[in-house]
Amino acid sequence: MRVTQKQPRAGPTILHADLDAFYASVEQLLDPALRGRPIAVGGSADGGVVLAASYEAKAFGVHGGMPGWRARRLCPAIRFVGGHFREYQRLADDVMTVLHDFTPAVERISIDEAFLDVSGATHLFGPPTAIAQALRQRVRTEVGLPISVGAARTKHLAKVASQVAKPDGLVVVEPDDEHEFLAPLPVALMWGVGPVAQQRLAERGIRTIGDLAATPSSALERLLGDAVGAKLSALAHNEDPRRIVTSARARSVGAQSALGRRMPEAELVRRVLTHLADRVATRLRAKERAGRTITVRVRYTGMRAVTRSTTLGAAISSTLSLTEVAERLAWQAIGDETGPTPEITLLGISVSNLEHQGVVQLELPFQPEDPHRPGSPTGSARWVVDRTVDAVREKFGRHAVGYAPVELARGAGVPDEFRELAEHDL
DNA sequence: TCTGGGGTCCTAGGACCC
DNA sequence: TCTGGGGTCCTAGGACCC
Repeated sequence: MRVTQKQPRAGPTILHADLDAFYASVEQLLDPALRGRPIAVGGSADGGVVLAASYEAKAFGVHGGMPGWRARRLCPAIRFVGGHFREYQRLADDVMTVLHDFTPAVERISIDEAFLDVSGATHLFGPPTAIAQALRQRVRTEVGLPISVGAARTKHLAKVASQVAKPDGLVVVEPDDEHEFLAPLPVALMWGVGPVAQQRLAERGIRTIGDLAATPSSALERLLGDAVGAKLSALAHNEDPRRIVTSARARSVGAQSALGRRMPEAELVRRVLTHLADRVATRLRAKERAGRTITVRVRYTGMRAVTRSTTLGAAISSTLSLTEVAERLAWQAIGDETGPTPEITLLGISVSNLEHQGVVQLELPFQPEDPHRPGSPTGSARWVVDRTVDAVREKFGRHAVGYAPVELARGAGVPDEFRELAEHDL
């Protein structure tokens, strides 16, 4: 029996709004002399990486994550500009405020990008296309930044549409046009297809999303793994069950620091890990959270990285405890190296398996002194030290007290303000 | 001369339990 | 003596995203 009544299909009520070349656009907004010119935020001709490139620079092949010297080689006229990190945060927040004027159903997925579900807003602001146009106009006039928007029935389609719309454009995919829209696009535009997957697909002659849709799910699962293959197959067929999630808490917190090339000397390792643990533990305590699993990452020359992790019986958030665990794990990793001790280029700490930890029960206040480390502070002493440091910083600023940051190689390391831009809500 | 820092999720093997 | 099957947690590595 055939179903004669056509199912009512939802319209393109999911919007994906994405600021164009965000950091670079802000710099061009702040300094009119930079407008229309190829610029890179971050990096320099002899060190560091480009954090963002203006469209004028992108035309030369420059992109975020690229070493500064390569950007200079591709585009000799490029100008490296220092970042106004505080302004990035402020302006991006202003944009999100504009988005919230249209609907509370906003899912911010990074500093410069968000999904909106406008299905409940059409009676106030008109159809999704009109909302998208109004939104772009308001961001342009009130904040001064170009923003691209994709509108479609699902998150995946909306995201692909906004990428196609860039720069400074709007693409609406009507439900009846979805297949026609997706089929000719390259697989790299899809969520979850990075360089490795792209390469593997290309080896099988799969280059477009249409090719992907024509490939059996089982074949994709063999090629890319069960989960990625199945998801990709579903997305290629326009099946995307994801809803807008307005608030999501982080599942892990971490900090890492590039070091240049350094021999892993005890003093260096201890100081870097102390600094990283301080950053991570402070964030945990500020949100009354703590974690049971501690992971340390050590990167060697040639980008080879190893991790060592341990899961504790109880969650921790004390700076000293985290430092001690991290130090043990780091030496475990370094000790596992065979042959001559290699130079290290990065150290990182991550804490996962997060739990709520209210101030009252914080840090096992009655934990006895560790018999293996006579003289080291007891649980209650750690608690007092941490709370005192937190309180002083709250009053006088982060650098009023605490652990001195480590001076690293030139070009390595970025300002704290930049790190904060990438932090997720704990 | 292979380059930042914040994250998420998946896989595979092993330990351990029932 | 050696055998099944399912489930959970942990660890290490890796792909991917912004």
